[in-house]
Amino acid sequence: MFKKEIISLLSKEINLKPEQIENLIETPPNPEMGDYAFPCFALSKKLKKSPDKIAEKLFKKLKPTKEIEQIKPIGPYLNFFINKKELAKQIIKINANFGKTNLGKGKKIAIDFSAPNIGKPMHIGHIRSTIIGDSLMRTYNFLGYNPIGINYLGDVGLHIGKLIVAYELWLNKKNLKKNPVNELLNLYVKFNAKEKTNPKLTEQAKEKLKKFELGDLKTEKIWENIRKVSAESFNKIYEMLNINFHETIGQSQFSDKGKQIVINALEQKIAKREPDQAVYVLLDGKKKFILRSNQTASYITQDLGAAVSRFKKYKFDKMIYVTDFRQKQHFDSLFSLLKAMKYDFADKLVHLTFGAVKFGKEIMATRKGQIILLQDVLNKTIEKARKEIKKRKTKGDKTKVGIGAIKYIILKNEPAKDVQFSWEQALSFEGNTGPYLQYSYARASSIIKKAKKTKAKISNHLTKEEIALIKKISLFPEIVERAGKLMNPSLIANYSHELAQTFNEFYHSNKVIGNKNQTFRLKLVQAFRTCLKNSLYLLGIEVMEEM
RNA sequence: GCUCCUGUAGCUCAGCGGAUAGAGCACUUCCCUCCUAAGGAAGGGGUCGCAGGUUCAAAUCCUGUCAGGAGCACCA
Repeated sequence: MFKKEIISLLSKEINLKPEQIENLIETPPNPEMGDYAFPCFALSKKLKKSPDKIAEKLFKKLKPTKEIEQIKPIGPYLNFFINKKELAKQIIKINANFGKTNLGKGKKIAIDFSAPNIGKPMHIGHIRSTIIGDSLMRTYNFLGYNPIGINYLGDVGLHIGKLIVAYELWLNKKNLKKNPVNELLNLYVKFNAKEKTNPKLTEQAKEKLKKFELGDLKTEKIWENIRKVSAESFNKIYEMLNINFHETIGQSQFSDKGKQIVINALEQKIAKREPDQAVYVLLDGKKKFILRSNQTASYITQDLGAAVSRFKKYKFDKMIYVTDFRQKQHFDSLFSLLKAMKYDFADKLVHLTFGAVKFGKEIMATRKGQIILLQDVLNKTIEKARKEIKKRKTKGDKTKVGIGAIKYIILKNEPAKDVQFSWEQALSFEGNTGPYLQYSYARASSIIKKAKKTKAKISNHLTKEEIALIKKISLFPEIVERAGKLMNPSLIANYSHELAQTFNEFYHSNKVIGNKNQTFRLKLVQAFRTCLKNSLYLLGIEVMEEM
């Protein structure tokens, strides 16, 4: 929070732009060396002096201020010591708005996330898009943007054709009633197995798809049933996860719009027809098909339609597609196609990719039915939480704890990296986990609850744990901004862990209640709670007063 | 074959141009007459895949190379 002061001090003496100075400023490895450091290497060439001497010279020129109480050259670095009491004064004043900005005022960001396929259950691999997307929604909202969450259901496509064929052939009505999601999964797995020895089945699935697109009533009825059953199971999970969308709409709604775009492209000679009537656009010398020879829309046809419709509807400043890294080429093509078709908004589209969820060496896949159902994961972690709460005889909320554990596992990794899923990890509530963070919050709440209120006064001697906590809290706004800019919730997750750790170190060696600095320490604990609560809010993890 | 992503402690991950590379798990000790031990303290454990290059400075940037994963459909 006092970085700006240092930049303005330095910019008076150094011939560098404020942004350049900001980039150079760093944190010393050890707090005893200072709170901020300015390395002088970059200047030494220009000034033809050793960096040590430059640091020395700057030291003589700069005068401490109210916020920066001491400046000290250490070798080639010029180190700054902030006035901790001043910072403490500011930190204990923070409220629920801490970290919020109006950076994105008036800007709309559409976020396409979750997007499960109907007819398939959600598994632990699906959940990444859902949880990352939700966290981005929260983060952009915090930063003053107007985020629009879109759940683009995969309600059409060859997998649906396959499922409808299987439904007609092998459906067990009793099982469908008992556990619809499971029965649909069985049908799908069975189809994929049989398909290998019977290629006719694949043809049948394609036929079905065409019938469906042409509006065949019998097919539509089955589809509607699949859609309904799936929507119910998705909503159950979204409810548990406390995730909301502004719009939930199926891909199938954009087939017509997509085809219209294809026709326009043909008219403008951007697209061409094959002799068999399939339509393609040449991208980097390669044919990219945008309509099938049987004139049905494919995934990309619908995506074209959806993108154009969305821009018309929302006039977004940016749209982020949150999907698996395996779809990278698809989105690159989609963006290139839109550009080739002269849609200016193509520049506003971004694809945020994320890695796979692995269980051992396996990547989760629905095809073979080798999956870990999300519902099972949630149930098991919640059950574990229930046991832990019972053991401790506290008033913790098992759902909040269980869900928090799962969300944290998913968010703590950088999106680009794979997530290694194991039951051991999912059911562990110690160390770098969601429940650890919630526990820290509950401890802080407990202290507040037990203390009697008095007025705050900052003592003359801040302990090193107090200082560490104050400084850590002060970093929060920068972290949120960076997470938004880089579309990376893991920055917030890792920060939350560091924050909780710093707090735990603090309360172990700094008694709050009954201490002569109780008034100040209570305020500090309160500030910590506010900061952690906001930080966890951005991850979609709920806190409890007790657990 | 071409393209993309990932290689950091036994495992899971931070760090992504600066001063001795950090957490968590696991392992060895210690701390509940003390605000919830889902906690804290201490310890062992690393040629940052490998080789060059750029730089005053490289885990971090560039090139090459090896390993793992993925994509290269009128599937989504």
